[in-house]
This record gives sequence, structure tokens and C-alpha cells, in this order.
Amino acid sequence: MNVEQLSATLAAVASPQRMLILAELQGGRVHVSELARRVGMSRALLYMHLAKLEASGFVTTSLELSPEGTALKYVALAPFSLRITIDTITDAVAHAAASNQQGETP
Amino acid sequence: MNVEQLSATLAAVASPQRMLILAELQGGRVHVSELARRVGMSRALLYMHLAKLEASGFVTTSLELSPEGTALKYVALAPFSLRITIDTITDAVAHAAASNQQGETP
DNA sequence: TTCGGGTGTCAGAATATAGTTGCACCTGTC
DNA sequence: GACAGGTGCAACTATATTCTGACACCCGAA
Repeated sequence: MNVEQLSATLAAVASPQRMLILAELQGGRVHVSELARRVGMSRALLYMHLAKLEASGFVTTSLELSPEGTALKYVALAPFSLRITIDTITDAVAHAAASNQQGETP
Repeated sequence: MNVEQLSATLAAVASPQRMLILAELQGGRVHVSELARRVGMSRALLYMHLAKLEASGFVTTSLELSPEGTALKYVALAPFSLRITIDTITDAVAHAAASNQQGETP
């Protein structure tokens, strides 16, 4: 993981709002409108936060059809575990300096 | 640790510039002007980054007098280890303004 | 005295991020 | 048809963060 990716990943979780979202999702998957109600924010804003969380792999989403025929976009917590030490950071910095060629799995 | 503190701590390290500073400091302590030169930023900007890093305990600073009599502000890496899981986050959210949890050096 | 190299801080510009409002569209129910 | 409830997104404003440039001051050497 290079320094940009690591930074984006940490920034994604370094937000009280997004922590609240993650905590709420621990209870199980929820569709977007319901989640917006629970955490008390507009759907538009929630979409922005979800985009960041999903981009860094903290949540997954899937659009499904309810029995009533209405579309529901479900958001679920993805398993993750981050460990940050000086070595994590130095490695990321070194990778950025070297060459940002190939992908490492985050 | 509450959600505000955790967020601030993560935000402090979630910056390419500050990661670069930390990586540079792994080689040993450096005084501010020299560090500014090495990472290629103005002193004023570096002070801003250092304030955030120090506030979250990633670095320590000490003002010393060189043999030549000039003041030197040394910056040194502080030992730290962060572990972020869904439980870390849920606990932080739960501890809205509550007590201090155990174990990981910020 | 002037120069170079330090420390410390401030006001303001530039930029990124967060948040709001409004619209278009879909589906099943009253 | 008129709702109620869902998805998706663009335009806009507000706020926070990042960054620059300039200032004041201190010390030793030329």
C-alpha cells in the first residue's frame, strides 16, 4: 500500500460521522434510507460518506429488490483490521518514492 | 478513547505530508529548520503539521541550546501503535464523552 | 554592523471537505 | 391518479484544512 492509499484509508475512518455509520452497521445490514434515518443525516450526505467507506473497503453495498418490488440498496459492514505503526508508514512512504506501479491488496 | 479523540488521532496520521514527516523522523531526531528542508516545506507549514502530530502523541519536541548558543527545537518520534477494528470504533462511539480505555499508545 | 541561521506567530489566499436543497425517476398501494 | 417510499445525482453553500509570505526577535561570526 502506498502513502496515498494508506492516507485515504485512514481518512475514510477518521470521521465521527463515518464511525457512527460503521457502529450502526455492526447491528446488521441496513438499506440506505433507513440508515440515513438512524444516523440522522440526509441521503445525499450519507451517499458521500458511503462512497468513501466503500472505496476503502469498509463497507459493501448491494442493490436488491424487496418483495414489494421497490429497490433497496443494502449497506453491510466489511470485515477489516488496521494496524498502524511507524513501519506501516515508512513502508508506505518508501513505496510512493520508489515507483507506484503494481497493486498491493489493501 | 471517545470518538472525537479517535478521529483526531487518525486524522493526524492520515496525511501524506505528515506520514513523510514521521518517516523522516525514524532516522533520528531532527531540529525544525533542518526537517523543513528535508521534507521540502516551509517552517510555518511544518509547525502546523507538527502541532497536530504532537497533539495526538506521535512526536515530541524539545527546545535545546546548541554549543554555538543558538536555540534548536528538536523533533523526535514517539513510540506508538494503533489498532483499528470495528470494536475500536463501536467502543469509541459508545463512549460519547466517557472514560479512558486501556492499552494502545496513541 | 551586516550576514546567516535559528525560533515563533499571524493574516489571508487557495483548496478540499462537509452538508443542503432540489429534481428526475421507479414501484406498489389507497 | 395521487400518494408514500425508495434510488441516484447535480448544483450550490458553508466550513475546515492546507499552504504562503511576511513579520519580530535572538545569537555568533565575519
